[in-house]
Amino acid sequence: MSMKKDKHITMREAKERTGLTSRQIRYYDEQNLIFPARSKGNQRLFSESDLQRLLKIKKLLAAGNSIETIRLKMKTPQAKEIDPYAQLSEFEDSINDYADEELDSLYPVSNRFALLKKLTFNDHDINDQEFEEEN
DNA sequence: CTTCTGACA
DNA sequence: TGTCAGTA
Repeated sequence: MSMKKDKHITMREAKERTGLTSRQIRYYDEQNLIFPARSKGNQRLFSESDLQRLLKIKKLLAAGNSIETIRLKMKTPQAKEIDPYAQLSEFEDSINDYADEELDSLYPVSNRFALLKKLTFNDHDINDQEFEEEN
């Protein structure tokens, strides 16, 4: 049974889906942040994970991270499959990424990461308040 | 017409 | 990073 078909993504689609310029994408490739395959004509063939990485890179870059920092932070796709902790680390990163978003109400639980972090963050504050009220 | 590499106001 | 050149 085949998994998801690794449909080759062209540079054009990569640009459209990431909002990055071809110049930026090639530069990130040159910096070994992504590892797209190549066609016989030396054309870059991006995978779905490459697109995800590009979006991640765009986000980290906008957050003020350097290329070097991002390279260390994201490791290689290979390491993610082998190292179990890489996945946990990735999950923690996801929490930090999404938890910064505002959370007005607890009802629209569309952002579970924000909710999770908000709960863990206010945990001691809530206890302090309850402690004060009880005394 | 689009992508690729190398180079540079 | 943008962009121009010269290919493929």
